[in-house]
Amino acid sequence: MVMNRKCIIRLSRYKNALKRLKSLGFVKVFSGNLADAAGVTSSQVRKDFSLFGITGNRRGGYRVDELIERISHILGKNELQKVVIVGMGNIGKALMRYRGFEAGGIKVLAGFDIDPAKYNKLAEVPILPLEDFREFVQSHGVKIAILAVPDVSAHHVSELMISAGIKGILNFAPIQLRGADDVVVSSINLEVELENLIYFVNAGAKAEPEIEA
Amino acid sequence: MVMNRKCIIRLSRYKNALKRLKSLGFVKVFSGNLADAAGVTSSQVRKDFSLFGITGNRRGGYRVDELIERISHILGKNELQKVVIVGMGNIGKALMRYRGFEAGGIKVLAGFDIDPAKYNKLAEVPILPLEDFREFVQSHGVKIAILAVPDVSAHHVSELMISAGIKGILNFAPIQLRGADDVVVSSINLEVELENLIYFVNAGAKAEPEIEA
DNA sequence: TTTGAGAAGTTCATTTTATCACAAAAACAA
DNA sequence: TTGTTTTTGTGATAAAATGAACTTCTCAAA
Repeated sequence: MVMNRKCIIRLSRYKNALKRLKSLGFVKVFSGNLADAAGVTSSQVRKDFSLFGITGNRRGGYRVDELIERISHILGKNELQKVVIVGMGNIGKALMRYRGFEAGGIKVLAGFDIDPAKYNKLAEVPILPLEDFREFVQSHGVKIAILAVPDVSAHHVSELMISAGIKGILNFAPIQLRGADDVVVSSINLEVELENLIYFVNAGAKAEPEIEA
Repeated sequence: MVMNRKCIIRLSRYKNALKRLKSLGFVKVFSGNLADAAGVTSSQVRKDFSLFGITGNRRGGYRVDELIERISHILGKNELQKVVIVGMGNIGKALMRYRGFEAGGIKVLAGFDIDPAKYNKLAEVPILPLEDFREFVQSHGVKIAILAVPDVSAHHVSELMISAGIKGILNFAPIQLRGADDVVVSSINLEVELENLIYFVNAGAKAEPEIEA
Protein backbone atom coordinates (compact mmCIF):
# COMPACT_ATOMS: atom_id res chain seq x y z
CA MET A 1 0.00 0.00 0.00
CA VAL A 2 1.93 2.99 -1.25
CA MET A 3 0.96 6.19 0.45
CA ASN A 4 1.01 9.75 -0.56
CA ARG A 5 3.35 12.13 1.20
CA LYS A 6 0.70 14.74 1.80
CA CYS A 7 -1.42 12.18 3.49
CA ILE A 8 1.40 11.21 5.83
CA ILE A 9 1.99 14.83 6.69
CA ARG A 10 -1.67 15.13 7.62
CA LEU A 11 -1.38 12.07 9.81
CA SER A 12 1.47 13.75 11.68
CA ARG A 13 -0.71 16.79 12.09
CA TYR A 14 -3.59 14.75 13.40
CA LYS A 15 -1.27 13.12 15.89
CA ASN A 16 0.00 16.46 17.15
CA ALA A 17 -3.53 17.74 17.48
CA LEU A 18 -4.57 14.58 19.30
CA LYS A 19 -1.77 14.94 21.80
CA ARG A 20 -2.90 18.45 22.56
CA LEU A 21 -6.52 17.32 22.88
CA LYS A 22 -5.44 14.53 25.17
CA SER A 23 -3.55 16.91 27.43
CA LEU A 24 -6.74 18.94 27.63
CA GLY A 25 -8.54 15.89 28.94
CA PHE A 26 -10.38 14.79 25.81
CA VAL A 27 -11.20 11.10 25.65
CA LYS A 28 -13.17 11.03 22.43
CA VAL A 29 -12.83 13.14 19.33
CA PHE A 30 -14.85 13.66 16.16
CA SER A 31 -13.56 14.04 12.64
CA GLY A 32 -14.73 17.63 12.71
CA ASN A 33 -12.60 18.44 15.74
CA LEU A 34 -9.50 17.03 14.15
CA ALA A 35 -10.33 18.79 10.92
CA ASP A 36 -10.43 22.13 12.71
CA ALA A 37 -7.20 21.46 14.54
CA ALA A 38 -5.37 20.37 11.42
CA GLY A 39 -6.91 22.91 9.09
CA VAL A 40 -8.65 20.49 6.73
CA THR A 41 -12.21 19.27 6.18
CA SER A 42 -13.85 16.46 8.12
CA SER A 43 -14.25 14.47 4.91
CA GLN A 44 -10.54 14.56 4.48
CA VAL A 45 -9.92 13.28 7.99
CA ARG A 46 -12.32 10.40 7.56
CA LYS A 47 -10.92 9.56 4.15
CA ASP A 48 -7.35 9.58 5.43
CA PHE A 49 -8.29 7.28 8.26
CA SER A 50 -10.16 5.05 5.90
CA LEU A 51 -7.02 4.67 3.77
CA PHE A 52 -5.16 3.27 6.74
CA GLY A 53 -8.05 1.20 7.97
CA ILE A 54 -8.48 3.37 11.04
CA THR A 55 -12.03 3.09 12.20
CA GLY A 56 -14.15 4.80 14.84
CA ASN A 57 -17.67 4.43 16.16
CA ARG A 58 -20.51 5.57 13.98
CA ARG A 59 -21.78 7.83 16.61
CA GLY A 60 -19.13 8.17 19.28
CA GLY A 61 -16.29 9.37 17.09
CA TYR A 62 -12.79 8.10 17.83
CA ARG A 63 -11.08 7.27 21.11
CA VAL A 64 -8.16 9.66 21.53
CA ASP A 65 -5.78 7.16 23.13
CA GLU A 66 -6.44 4.51 20.57
CA LEU A 67 -6.08 6.94 17.73
CA ILE A 68 -2.73 8.28 18.93
CA GLU A 69 -1.50 4.73 19.37
CA ARG A 70 -2.72 3.76 15.93
CA ILE A 71 -1.21 6.73 14.10
CA SER A 72 2.06 6.45 16.01
CA HIS A 73 2.28 2.87 14.93
CA ILE A 74 1.73 3.77 11.29
CA LEU A 75 4.37 6.48 11.51
CA GLY A 76 6.80 4.07 13.12
CA LYS A 77 6.93 6.11 16.28
CA ASN A 78 6.46 3.27 18.70
CA GLU A 79 10.09 2.38 18.57
CA LEU A 80 12.90 4.84 19.22
CA GLN A 81 14.17 6.30 15.97
CA LYS A 82 17.89 6.88 15.81
CA VAL A 83 19.17 9.88 13.92
CA VAL A 84 22.57 11.46 13.28
CA ILE A 85 23.41 14.98 12.18
CA VAL A 86 26.23 15.90 9.83
CA GLY A 87 27.47 19.48 9.91
CA MET A 88 27.90 21.34 13.16
CA GLY A 89 27.27 24.84 11.88
CA ASN A 90 24.49 27.04 13.16
CA ILE A 91 21.68 24.80 12.07
CA GLY A 92 23.34 21.53 12.98
CA LYS A 93 24.20 22.69 16.47
CA ALA A 94 20.72 24.03 17.04
CA LEU A 95 19.25 20.68 16.03
CA MET A 96 21.65 18.87 18.35
CA ARG A 97 20.38 20.96 21.23
CA TYR A 98 16.75 20.86 20.20
CA ARG A 99 14.91 18.96 22.90
CA GLY A 100 11.63 18.62 21.05
CA PHE A 101 12.78 15.43 19.38
CA GLU A 102 12.95 13.30 22.48
CA ALA A 103 9.29 13.69 23.29
CA GLY A 104 8.57 12.47 19.80
CA GLY A 105 10.59 9.30 20.12
CA ILE A 106 13.48 10.60 18.04
CA LYS A 107 16.95 10.21 19.48
CA VAL A 108 19.95 12.09 18.10
CA LEU A 109 22.85 9.69 18.60
CA ALA A 110 25.72 11.84 17.40
CA GLY A 111 26.87 14.79 15.34
CA PHE A 112 29.64 14.78 12.76
CA ASP A 113 31.91 17.43 11.31
CA ILE A 114 35.22 17.74 9.54
CA ASP A 115 36.51 20.51 11.80
CA PRO A 116 38.59 19.04 14.67
CA ALA A 117 37.81 22.13 16.74
CA LYS A 118 34.22 20.94 16.93
CA TYR A 119 34.90 17.39 18.06
CA ASN A 120 33.63 16.41 21.46
CA LYS A 121 33.88 12.68 21.65
CA LEU A 122 33.01 12.39 25.30
CA ALA A 123 29.79 14.35 25.38
CA GLU A 124 26.55 12.56 26.03
CA VAL A 125 25.70 13.19 22.40
CA PRO A 126 29.20 13.14 20.93
CA ILE A 127 30.49 15.17 18.02
CA LEU A 128 32.72 12.95 15.94
CA PRO A 129 34.99 13.22 12.91
CA LEU A 130 33.26 12.64 9.61
CA GLU A 131 35.69 9.78 8.97
CA ASP A 132 33.94 7.83 11.71
CA PHE A 133 30.53 8.28 10.10
CA ARG A 134 30.34 5.06 8.14
CA GLU A 135 31.40 2.85 10.98
CA PHE A 136 29.16 4.63 13.46
CA VAL A 137 25.93 4.41 11.49
CA GLN A 138 26.60 0.82 10.54
CA SER A 139 27.37 -0.35 14.04
CA HIS A 140 24.38 1.54 15.46
CA GLY A 141 22.02 0.66 12.64
CA VAL A 142 21.16 4.28 11.92
CA LYS A 143 18.92 4.77 8.88
CA ILE A 144 18.09 8.47 9.09
CA ALA A 145 20.53 11.36 8.80
CA ILE A 146 20.19 15.11 8.85
CA LEU A 147 22.37 16.95 6.36
CA ALA A 148 23.31 20.42 7.60
CA VAL A 149 26.53 21.22 5.77
CA PRO A 150 27.26 24.12 3.38
CA ASP A 151 26.00 23.64 -0.15
CA VAL A 152 29.45 23.00 -1.59
CA SER A 153 29.91 19.88 0.53
CA ALA A 154 26.31 18.73 0.42
CA HIS A 155 26.56 16.49 -2.58
CA HIS A 156 29.71 14.81 -1.39
CA VAL A 157 28.34 14.19 2.09
CA SER A 158 25.05 12.86 0.74
CA GLU A 159 26.98 10.29 -1.27
CA LEU A 160 28.88 9.26 1.82
CA MET A 161 25.59 8.90 3.66
CA ILE A 162 24.04 6.75 0.99
CA SER A 163 27.09 4.55 0.63
CA ALA A 164 27.11 4.07 4.39
CA GLY A 165 23.59 2.71 4.28
CA ILE A 166 21.51 5.76 5.24
CA LYS A 167 17.98 5.41 3.80
CA GLY A 168 16.45 8.76 4.67
CA ILE A 169 18.05 12.19 4.48
CA LEU A 170 16.62 15.42 5.82
CA ASN A 171 18.46 17.99 3.74
CA PHE A 172 18.99 21.57 4.90
CA ALA A 173 21.45 22.45 2.15
CA PRO A 174 20.03 24.64 -0.61
CA ILE A 175 20.59 22.17 -3.41
CA GLN A 176 18.60 19.40 -4.97
CA LEU A 177 20.04 16.07 -3.90
CA ARG A 178 19.79 13.24 -6.34
CA GLY A 179 19.54 10.16 -4.20
CA ALA A 180 19.54 6.49 -4.98
CA ASP A 181 16.23 4.80 -5.67
CA ASP A 182 15.86 3.37 -2.20
CA VAL A 183 16.83 6.56 -0.39
CA VAL A 184 14.23 9.12 0.59
CA VAL A 185 15.28 12.74 0.60
CA SER A 186 13.27 15.53 2.12
CA SER A 187 14.52 19.07 1.86
CA ILE A 188 14.01 22.13 3.99
CA ASN A 189 15.22 25.28 2.36
CA LEU A 190 14.85 28.37 4.50
CA GLU A 191 15.42 30.79 1.71
CA VAL A 192 12.80 29.13 -0.46
CA GLU A 193 10.33 29.31 2.39
CA LEU A 194 10.98 32.98 2.93
CA GLU A 195 10.78 33.73 -0.77
CA ASN A 196 7.39 32.13 -0.77
CA LEU A 197 6.19 34.25 2.08
CA ILE A 198 7.58 37.36 0.44
CA TYR A 199 5.82 36.57 -2.80
CA PHE A 200 2.44 36.02 -1.24
CA VAL A 201 2.77 38.99 1.09
CA ASN A 202 3.63 41.22 -1.83
CA ALA A 203 0.81 39.71 -3.85
CA GLY A 204 -1.54 40.86 -1.12
CA ALA A 205 -2.30 37.36 0.03
CA LYS A 206 -5.91 36.36 -0.07
CA ALA A 207 -6.21 33.82 2.73
CA GLU A 208 -3.57 31.52 1.40
CA PRO A 209 -3.87 28.21 3.13
CA GLU A 210 -1.16 27.31 5.56
CA ILE A 211 1.12 24.79 3.97
CA GLU A 212 2.90 21.69 4.98
CA ALA A 213 6.25 22.04 6.52
CA MET B 1 -3.29 36.59 -11.22
CA VAL B 2 -3.45 34.24 -8.29
CA MET B 3 -0.58 31.82 -8.18
CA ASN B 4 -0.15 28.42 -6.80
CA ARG B 5 2.27 27.88 -3.95
CA LYS B 6 3.90 24.88 -5.53
CA CYS B 7 4.56 26.90 -8.59
CA ILE B 8 6.30 29.61 -6.58
CA ILE B 9 8.42 27.00 -4.85
CA ARG B 10 9.49 25.73 -8.22
CA LEU B 11 10.37 29.25 -9.29
CA SER B 12 12.67 29.51 -6.28
CA ARG B 13 14.23 26.24 -7.28
CA TYR B 14 14.76 27.40 -10.82
CA LYS B 15 16.39 30.53 -9.53
CA ASN B 16 18.79 28.57 -7.35
CA ALA B 17 19.65 26.28 -10.21
CA LEU B 18 20.18 29.25 -12.49
CA LYS B 19 22.59 30.85 -10.07
CA ARG B 20 24.61 27.67 -10.00
CA LEU B 21 24.57 27.43 -13.77
CA LYS B 22 25.63 31.04 -14.03
CA SER B 23 28.56 30.45 -11.71
CA LEU B 24 29.58 27.61 -14.00
CA GLY B 25 29.69 30.03 -16.88
CA PHE B 26 26.41 29.23 -18.62
CA VAL B 27 24.92 32.06 -20.62
CA LYS B 28 21.93 30.29 -22.12
CA VAL B 29 19.82 27.49 -20.72
CA PHE B 30 17.09 25.20 -22.03
CA SER B 31 13.97 24.12 -20.25
CA GLY B 32 15.40 20.61 -20.11
CA ASN B 33 18.47 21.75 -18.21
CA LEU B 34 16.43 23.54 -15.62
CA ALA B 35 14.11 20.58 -15.39
CA ASP B 36 17.00 18.29 -14.53
CA ALA B 37 18.38 20.70 -11.98
CA ALA B 38 15.06 21.20 -10.28
CA GLY B 39 13.87 17.63 -10.56
CA VAL B 40 10.81 18.25 -12.75
CA THR B 41 9.91 17.83 -16.41
CA SER B 42 10.75 20.32 -19.12
CA SER B 43 7.06 20.81 -19.85
CA GLN B 44 6.56 21.87 -16.30
CA VAL B 45 9.31 24.43 -16.54
CA ARG B 46 7.89 25.90 -19.72
CA LYS B 47 4.39 25.96 -18.36
CA ASP B 48 5.50 27.65 -15.15
CA PHE B 49 7.28 30.29 -17.16
CA SER B 50 4.28 30.70 -19.38
CA LEU B 51 2.11 31.41 -16.35
CA PHE B 52 4.32 34.35 -15.48
CA GLY B 53 4.74 35.48 -19.04
CA ILE B 54 8.39 34.54 -19.06
CA THR B 55 9.44 33.86 -22.58
CA GLY B 56 12.56 32.56 -24.28
CA ASN B 57 13.73 32.06 -27.84
CA ARG B 58 12.22 29.29 -29.85
CA ARG B 59 15.51 27.76 -30.53
CA GLY B 60 18.02 29.45 -28.28
CA GLY B 61 16.39 28.69 -24.94
CA TYR B 62 16.57 31.33 -22.22
CA ARG B 63 19.27 33.82 -21.29
CA VAL B 64 20.50 32.95 -17.80
CA ASP B 65 21.01 36.54 -16.64
CA GLU B 66 17.67 37.70 -17.89
CA LEU B 67 15.91 34.72 -16.36
CA ILE B 68 17.47 35.24 -12.93
CA GLU B 69 16.53 38.87 -13.07
CA ARG B 70 13.00 38.06 -14.14
CA ILE B 71 12.39 35.42 -11.50
CA SER B 72 13.99 37.52 -8.78
CA HIS B 73 11.66 40.31 -9.69
CA ILE B 74 8.63 38.06 -9.47
CA LEU B 75 9.77 36.77 -6.10
CA GLY B 76 10.32 40.31 -4.87
CA LYS B 77 14.01 39.70 -4.41
CA ASN B 78 15.20 42.84 -6.10
CA GLU B 79 14.65 44.91 -3.02
CA LEU B 80 16.05 44.06 0.41
CA GLN B 81 13.51 42.13 2.43
CA LYS B 82 13.42 42.96 6.12
CA VAL B 83 12.73 40.18 8.59
CA VAL B 84 12.60 39.86 12.37
CA ILE B 85 12.84 36.75 14.52
CA VAL B 86 10.90 36.17 17.72
CA GLY B 87 12.23 33.57 20.15
CA MET B 88 15.92 33.31 20.86
CA GLY B 89 16.05 29.60 21.65
CA ASN B 90 18.13 27.12 19.70
CA ILE B 91 16.40 27.65 16.42
CA GLY B 92 15.98 31.38 16.70
CA LYS B 93 19.63 31.93 17.57
CA ALA B 94 20.77 29.70 14.74
CA LEU B 95 18.66 31.68 12.30
CA MET B 96 20.08 34.95 13.64
CA ARG B 97 23.57 33.69 12.92
CA TYR B 98 22.70 32.09 9.61
CA ARG B 99 24.59 33.99 6.93
CA GLY B 100 22.88 32.41 3.96
CA PHE B 101 20.09 34.97 4.07
CA GLU B 102 22.19 37.97 3.15
CA ALA B 103 23.23 36.58 -0.20
CA GLY B 104 19.55 36.12 -0.95
CA GLY B 105 18.61 39.71 -0.24
CA ILE B 106 17.05 38.92 3.12
CA LYS B 107 18.09 41.05 6.07
CA VAL B 108 17.39 40.06 9.66
CA LEU B 109 16.88 43.37 11.44
CA ALA B 110 16.44 42.15 15.01
CA GLY B 111 15.58 39.32 17.35
CA PHE B 112 13.08 39.43 20.17
CA ASP B 113 12.61 37.47 23.38
CA ILE B 114 10.94 37.82 26.75
CA ASP B 115 14.01 36.72 28.69
CA PRO B 116 16.06 39.77 29.79
CA ALA B 117 19.14 37.56 29.97
CA LYS B 118 19.04 37.32 26.21
CA TYR B 119 18.76 41.02 25.44
CA ASN B 120 21.61 42.58 23.55
CA LYS B 121 20.40 45.96 22.44
CA LEU B 122 23.71 47.18 21.15
CA ALA B 123 24.63 44.32 18.85
CA GLU B 124 24.70 44.89 15.14
CA VAL B 125 21.59 42.76 14.96
CA PRO B 126 20.08 43.58 18.34
CA ILE B 127 18.07 41.28 20.55
CA LEU B 128 15.25 43.27 22.05
CA PRO B 129 12.43 42.81 24.57
CA LEU B 130 9.23 41.50 23.10
CA GLU B 131 7.48 44.63 24.39
CA ASP B 132 9.38 46.62 21.80
CA PHE B 133 8.17 44.40 18.96
CA ARG B 134 5.18 46.40 17.83
CA GLU B 135 6.97 49.69 17.74
CA PHE B 136 10.01 48.23 16.03
CA VAL B 137 8.22 46.53 13.16
CA GLN B 138 5.99 49.53 12.60
CA SER B 139 8.79 52.04 12.55
CA HIS B 140 10.91 49.83 10.29
CA GLY B 141 8.06 48.69 8.08
CA VAL B 142 8.75 45.02 8.65
CA LYS B 143 6.19 42.70 7.07
CA ILE B 144 7.77 39.27 7.58
CA ALA B 145 8.48 37.59 10.92
CA ILE B 146 9.92 34.27 11.94
CA LEU B 147 8.19 32.61 14.88
CA ALA B 148 10.60 30.41 16.86
CA VAL B 149 9.07 30.27 20.31
CA PRO B 150 7.89 27.21 22.28
CA ASP B 151 4.49 25.90 21.31
CA VAL B 152 2.78 27.22 24.43
CA SER B 153 3.58 30.83 23.52
CA ALA B 154 3.22 30.43 19.78
CA HIS B 155 -0.42 31.40 19.51
CA HIS B 156 -0.06 34.42 21.72
CA VAL B 157 3.01 35.67 19.86
CA SER B 158 1.39 35.13 16.48
CA GLU B 159 -1.50 37.34 17.57
CA LEU B 160 0.92 40.01 18.64
CA MET B 161 2.63 39.77 15.27
CA ILE B 162 -0.58 40.09 13.33
CA SER B 163 -1.84 42.98 15.42
CA ALA B 164 1.48 44.74 14.88
CA GLY B 165 1.00 44.55 11.13
CA ILE B 166 3.09 41.51 10.19
CA LYS B 167 1.75 40.00 6.96
CA GLY B 168 3.85 36.85 6.63
CA ILE B 169 4.87 34.42 9.37
CA LEU B 170 7.34 31.60 9.05
CA ASN B 171 6.30 29.34 11.89
CA PHE B 172 8.66 26.87 13.52
CA ALA B 173 6.33 26.04 16.42
CA PRO B 174 4.64 22.66 16.14
CA ILE B 175 1.12 24.01 16.08
CA GLN B 176 -1.31 25.11 13.41
CA LEU B 177 -1.56 28.89 13.47
CA ARG B 178 -4.85 30.39 12.52
CA GLY B 179 -3.99 33.68 10.92
CA ALA B 180 -6.06 36.54 9.69
CA ASP B 181 -7.21 36.52 6.08
CA ASP B 182 -4.51 38.83 4.87
CA VAL B 183 -1.69 37.08 6.71
CA VAL B 184 0.27 34.27 5.12
CA VAL B 185 1.55 31.55 7.38
CA SER B 186 4.07 28.96 6.35
CA SER B 187 5.09 26.28 8.80
CA ILE B 188 8.21 24.23 9.20
CA ASN B 189 7.81 21.39 11.61
CA LEU B 190 10.94 19.35 12.13
CA GLU B 191 9.22 16.49 13.81
CA VAL B 192 6.69 16.17 11.03
CA GLU B 193 9.50 16.11 8.48
CA LEU B 194 11.34 13.39 10.34
CA GLU B 195 8.18 11.36 10.82
CA ASN B 196 7.71 11.48 7.10
CA LEU B 197 11.18 10.23 6.43
CA ILE B 198 10.76 7.50 8.99
CA TYR B 199 7.52 6.38 7.43
CA PHE B 200 8.88 6.16 3.91
CA VAL B 201 12.12 4.57 5.03
CA ASN B 202 10.20 1.94 6.94
CA ALA B 203 7.87 1.46 4.01
CA GLY B 204 10.90 0.59 1.91
CA ALA B 205 10.73 3.72 -0.14
CA LYS B 206 10.33 3.26 -3.85
CA ALA B 207 12.04 6.28 -5.31
CA GLU B 208 9.87 8.79 -3.54
CA PRO B 209 10.30 12.13 -5.19
CA GLU B 210 12.11 14.76 -3.22
CA ILE B 211 9.62 17.18 -1.83
CA GLU B 212 9.35 20.85 -1.36
CA ALA B 213 10.76 22.33 1.77
C1' DT C 1 -39.24 -1.03 21.23
C1' DT C 2 -39.42 2.61 18.38
C1' DT C 3 -37.82 6.76 16.67
C1' DG C 4 -34.76 10.42 15.72
C1' DA C 5 -30.37 12.55 15.60
C1' DG C 6 -25.47 12.43 15.15
C1' DA C 7 -21.42 10.93 13.11
C1' DA C 8 -18.68 7.56 10.53
C1' DG C 9 -17.75 5.55 6.11
C1' DT C 10 -18.17 5.78 1.11
C1' DT C 11 -19.32 7.36 -3.38
C1' DC C 12 -19.39 10.75 -6.75
C1' DA C 13 -18.56 15.16 -8.84
C1' DT C 14 -15.51 19.01 -9.03
C1' DT C 15 -11.44 21.22 -9.04
C1' DT C 16 -6.73 21.35 -9.29
C1' DT C 17 -2.33 19.82 -11.00
C1' DA C 18 0.81 17.65 -14.11
C1' DT C 19 1.86 15.35 -18.50
C1' DC C 20 1.65 14.77 -23.33
C1' DA C 21 1.79 16.09 -27.91
C1' DC C 22 2.09 19.14 -31.55
C1' DA C 23 2.13 23.57 -34.12
C1' DA C 24 4.77 27.76 -34.66
C1' DA C 25 9.17 30.14 -34.41
C1' DA C 26 13.98 30.59 -34.80
C1' DA C 27 18.54 29.18 -36.34
C1' DC C 28 21.33 27.06 -39.38
C1' DA C 29 22.99 24.86 -43.72
C1' DA C 30 22.90 24.12 -48.45
C1' DT D 1 15.64 31.13 -50.81
C1' DT D 2 14.24 26.46 -49.07
C1' DG D 3 14.49 22.69 -46.15
C1' DT D 4 15.79 20.70 -41.69
C1' DT D 5 16.46 20.73 -37.02
C1' DT D 6 15.76 22.26 -32.45
C1' DT D 7 13.24 24.19 -28.79
C1' DT D 8 9.60 26.94 -27.24
C1' DG D 9 4.70 27.80 -26.03
C1' DT D 10 0.17 26.03 -25.40
C1' DG D 11 -4.10 23.38 -25.97
C1' DA D 12 -5.74 18.92 -24.93
C1' DT D 13 -5.57 14.99 -21.95
C1' DA D 14 -4.86 12.40 -17.95
C1' DA D 15 -4.27 11.91 -13.14
C1' DA D 16 -4.80 13.18 -8.51
C1' DA D 17 -6.70 15.50 -4.66
C1' DT D 18 -10.48 17.67 -2.63
C1' DG D 19 -15.07 18.57 -0.97
C1' DA D 20 -19.95 17.67 -0.97
C1' DA D 21 -23.50 14.54 -0.51
C1' DC D 22 -25.42 10.25 0.56
C1' DT D 23 -25.87 5.85 3.28
C1' DT D 24 -25.31 3.24 7.22
C1' DC D 25 -24.66 2.43 11.84
C1' DT D 26 -25.04 3.58 16.86
C1' DC D 27 -26.79 5.56 20.67
C1' DA D 28 -30.25 7.73 23.63
C1' DA D 29 -34.56 9.09 24.90
C1' DA D 30 -39.43 8.55 24.85
